[in-house]
Amino acid sequence: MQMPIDDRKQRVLRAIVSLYSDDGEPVGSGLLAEHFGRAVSSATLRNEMAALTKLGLLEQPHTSAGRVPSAKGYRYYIDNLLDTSLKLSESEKRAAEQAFREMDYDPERLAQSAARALADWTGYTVVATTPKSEDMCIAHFEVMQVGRYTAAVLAVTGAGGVRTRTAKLDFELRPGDAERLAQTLNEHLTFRSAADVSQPLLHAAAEGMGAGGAVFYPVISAAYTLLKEAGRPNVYLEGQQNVLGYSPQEECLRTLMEFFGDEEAVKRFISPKSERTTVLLGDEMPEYRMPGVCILSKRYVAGGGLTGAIGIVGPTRMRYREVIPRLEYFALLLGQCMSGKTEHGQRQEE
Amino acid sequence: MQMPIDDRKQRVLRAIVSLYSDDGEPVGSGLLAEHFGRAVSSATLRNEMAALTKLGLLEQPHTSAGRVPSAKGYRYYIDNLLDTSLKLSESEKRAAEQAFREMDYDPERLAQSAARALADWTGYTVVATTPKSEDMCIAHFEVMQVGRYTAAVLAVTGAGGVRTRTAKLDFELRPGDAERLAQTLNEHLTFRSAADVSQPLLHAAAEGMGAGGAVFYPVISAAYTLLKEAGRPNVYLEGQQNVLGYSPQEECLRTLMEFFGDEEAVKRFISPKSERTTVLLGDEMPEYRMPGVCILSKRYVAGGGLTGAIGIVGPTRMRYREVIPRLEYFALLLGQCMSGKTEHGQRQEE
DNA sequence: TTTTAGCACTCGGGAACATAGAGTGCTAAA
DNA sequence: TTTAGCACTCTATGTTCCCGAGTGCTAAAA
Repeated sequence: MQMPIDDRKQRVLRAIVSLYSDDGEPVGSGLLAEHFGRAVSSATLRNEMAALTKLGLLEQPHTSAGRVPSAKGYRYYIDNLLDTSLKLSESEKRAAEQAFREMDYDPERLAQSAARALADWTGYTVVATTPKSEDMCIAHFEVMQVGRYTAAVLAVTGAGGVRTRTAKLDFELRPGDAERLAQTLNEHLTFRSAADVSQPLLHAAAEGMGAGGAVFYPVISAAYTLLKEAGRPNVYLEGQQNVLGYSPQEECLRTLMEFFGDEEAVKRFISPKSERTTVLLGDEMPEYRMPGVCILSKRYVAGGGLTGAIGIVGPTRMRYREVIPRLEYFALLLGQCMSGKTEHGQRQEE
Repeated sequence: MQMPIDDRKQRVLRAIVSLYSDDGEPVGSGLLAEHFGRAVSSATLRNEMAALTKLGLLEQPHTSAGRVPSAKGYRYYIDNLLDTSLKLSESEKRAAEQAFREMDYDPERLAQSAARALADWTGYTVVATTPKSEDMCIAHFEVMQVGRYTAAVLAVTGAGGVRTRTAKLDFELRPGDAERLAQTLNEHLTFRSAADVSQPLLHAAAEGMGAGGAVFYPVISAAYTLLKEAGRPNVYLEGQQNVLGYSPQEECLRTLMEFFGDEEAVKRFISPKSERTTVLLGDEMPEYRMPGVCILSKRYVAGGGLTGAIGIVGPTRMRYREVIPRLEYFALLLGQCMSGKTEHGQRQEE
């Protein structure tokens, strides 16, 4: 995949990416010469640009327009020309830390708040998932009566998150029922992954609830659903209103909105394959082709094998040098807050 | 506000609203005559239309275009010409019931699922709030250890909803701590509205936790926050991607997206002032002026003084006669499911 | 061999203009 | 009170023309 491009061509490509990201106008040879301080003439640059176009790294909207980086050009830029050791300024770091300090500690809320803060900061759309691990299980169940016929089944996942599901029974609950149900669930269903739980096991649990266990089936079912969903991260999407600011054209906007509506797809594309920040171009997405759009994503690590992801959806012509460090710092802080490593106080409201 | 409009003018206005809702094109006198089966000539209708225009109920995009109902015209139509006893067909009712049967019972999830189902059904954007009552209080607290230093505080609201908040402590929790904390919270903070809870009371609760109560302050704080937020309904917004299908123009789209991003405003405008279905026109909204957009909202009643709201955001030129019955039936079913009046089974997954 | 000046060429976008058609308001007759 | 008839208005569409930006190519310069 490495392409033999001489040094000057690289500088030209980098310059075009930079100039294009400024105002979204195709870059002509004149402007480019200006950018290089007229050290070379526009004619020379025209030759270089023609060569880059032949290589497929640049393209022309039409004959008499300037050049625009192609998808392939962006890919090359991102893979080869982008400085990966980008750092955030101290003041920006402090601002981010301050934003996190004001968030609630709960993992669900934290993911959502972080997504919103990053969306506000960047002006793009941000997705964050709650953390999960490969073999997520339930550490503890609790059952609470929430109505005469209804019981809430609560589960604490290995990640420290709490999830709820409500079960409706055919008869009135009596005092003590909730405790007994919780105890049975804790005996049979904790510290097991969903795959380990068989139908007979569920039956055994139902039996353990006594009084003709079948009547408690809704509770078992709720608990089992919680277990199955424990490993499924929740997705929070914030800053959807920002699309209008960066979406290139009508057609793409439509696809983008549909993409946002498809939670599974969002989750899939935001989950990073590698440790590093991943940049996915909209042209490269099979199901949702969105030229002009890109998705940055970064894994965050919350300790104990728990990982989540946070990603930014924005224009291909975004200022990567500024946005990537922000994303990475947010991922770092998110991981730290989730694993409780930081001095992360409760929000003091009043 | 009653306007003296003779019978034929009413029929003309109704016809124009109907024809305009079909394809969004301004309605001319010719088309209108056709619609009336040529019982009257286009010239007569032109006179009527001119009169309605003078009354401000119709407007012309430009001289040689047809007429379009003005905001005032729509207001008149909705208040005076819309049959309020619109009913859904049996098959549509059954489809709606089926959709509800597949939803989870939990109030939060139920609100969200209902919003999504209605959004899919209508092709517009739907907002649903979780139910609340005026003096919402907490029926029961529970505390669960979710990490070495962290405890989840759970609260069951009077509505039967479960909410969570996580507290981080400065020291390691010991076995039995959680139970003691829960007991103290239940003693001091249940069945009280947020207004009844004073600072001294919180101190008393902290004392009740023993061992120099102050160290448990994060737990108290979390519980107090839950109490304060118990009466605050959550808002679920679904079908945001549908905006492109009904938003009239670029400018309005922008306002609409900003509106969707402002959760408080959405909540405010969706909360109905009356028992009946409310229709709010985008032109009538002070903060977010959105000509061409309207918001339908309907209260739902979940029993025990609990009310929530469900609303549809769509184009002013929507088919009210079809959409309103759907909204009302959804509100009815939502209330029934929340109050547990129906045979609402748990979802059987496998 | 590489760079540059010069120049003809291409193409998009805007202005100016013409035209067709939809729909109106008005008048006068039914 | 209704209607036919007609002049009028305004938009949308298409055509032509032209400007300017930017290119590719060629030939001279470095």
